[in-house]
Amino acid sequence: MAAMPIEAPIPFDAIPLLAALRPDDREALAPLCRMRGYDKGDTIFREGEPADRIHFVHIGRVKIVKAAGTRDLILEILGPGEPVGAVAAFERRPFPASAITLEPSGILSIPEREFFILLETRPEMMRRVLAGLTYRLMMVNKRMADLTGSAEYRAARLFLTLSDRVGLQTAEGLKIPLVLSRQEIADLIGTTLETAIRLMSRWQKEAVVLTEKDGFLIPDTNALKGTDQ
Amino acid sequence: MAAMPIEAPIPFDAIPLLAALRPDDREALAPLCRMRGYDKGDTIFREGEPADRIHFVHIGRVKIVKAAGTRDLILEILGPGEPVGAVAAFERRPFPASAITLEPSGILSIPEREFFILLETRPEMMRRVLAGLTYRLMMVNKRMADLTGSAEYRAARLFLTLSDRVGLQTAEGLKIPLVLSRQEIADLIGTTLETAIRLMSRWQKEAVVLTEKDGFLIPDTNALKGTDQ
DNA sequence: GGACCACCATGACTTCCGTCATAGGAATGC
DNA sequence: GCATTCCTATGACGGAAGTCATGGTGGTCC
Repeated sequence: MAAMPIEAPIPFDAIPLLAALRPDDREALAPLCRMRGYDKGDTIFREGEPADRIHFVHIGRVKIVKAAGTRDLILEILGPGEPVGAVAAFERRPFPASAITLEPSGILSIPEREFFILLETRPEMMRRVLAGLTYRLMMVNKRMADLTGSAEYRAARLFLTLSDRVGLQTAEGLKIPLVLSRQEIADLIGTTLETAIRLMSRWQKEAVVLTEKDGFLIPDTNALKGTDQ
Repeated sequence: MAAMPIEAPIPFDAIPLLAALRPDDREALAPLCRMRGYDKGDTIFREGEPADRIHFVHIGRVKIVKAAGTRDLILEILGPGEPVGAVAAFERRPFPASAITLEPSGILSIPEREFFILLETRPEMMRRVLAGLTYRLMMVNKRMADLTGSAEYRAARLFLTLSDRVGLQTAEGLKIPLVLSRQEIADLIGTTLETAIRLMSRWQKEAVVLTEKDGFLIPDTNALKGTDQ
């Protein structure tokens, strides 16, 4: 969609999967790398497209969305340093889901073929990739278990998970500096827009989760942890 | 639980992840392998235990179960040749879910440490492991998207998936030679025992999915494919 | 045989939540 | 100014499915 090329040194160190590279590796890989800027809501790739490039989030946040019947389901939200679509690229399969930016983002991408050749010659790098993949698999398993129970319960789990990943302790409570629309919350917990709105409205009144300009504020996480089933 | 050791040649060829091994690799790995017999319903490992061994299904079927609130959710059902708990072992993390046999089964296991050393010295073997992991990740993503929609819709998707994986074409229709209790069906589609029973009873009357002594029979898969949302 | 047990089945009631409809506020464009 | 669009908000209604209860069937063990 958008996509103006950005010229800058490749931020290898900010990407765990590439940080293991030695200087000579980096030099070999750098010319293949492409950094692009995306606006909020831009599509990086679409479900079904061939996966000829592996993407990494440099700046911003990206949601992975899969069409599930009439509604969308957000499979995950990825932040800086995380790989996007690597799975499909390894398997040389089409992307199984779409990637859409949640904020203005900088995305680094590498051609799949060259990346794979590098992996084969670098065991210690492959080990990192393996660990990253297995971790992702565990997170997805966990999210799947979270998809059971009531909508309120799932929402509580969502905000607790977000707290762990990006939460900041402040004087007023736990701050989640991530702007999500009601629709995106609905997609994350697998419910409808209306249900998400109703729930968030109630939580606003009860001061369980407060929606703010730049994210969410949770005065007391125990109120969320008490939510059951 | 049960666990009498079984002595026999290691069935490398029946396990995709190990089939790529060369004769010398196999010779090195064989002394580390352990084959054990389990009865139906035995626990191979439990959620939270340290993952010091990687397991493979040789004979039988194994379900991966995660406690989700008050009910269990079956994350997947694994058959001969598939790895069990490899994910946790790579990450040196505790098992994120429990593994329980659905039938009398033979399970091969290898110490995690030695396996990893072998992987690091064999790039082509690592490539196969990578491909296997990514494939699993995609399947889990797919199953997660399937968890939305009505219970009937999810059940229809379940039986269609099972048809693809283990279905056999017979004169009467598509046969799924896999015995699952109503409770296990409920766990697979994330619903209650009663709802699963009601649905299966109705499908029995409507001849959509017939429960038989040794599995299920689907006279017409189109009846299932027509189920929506 | 009888006593247990696991599994399947069915009804009654209730709650959750998806759908449809309507409306208000904020940002943007002309 | 006004129109348009996007997001949030709320009510009404109905259907899907969870919960609780009871009962039937087949198997196993003594």
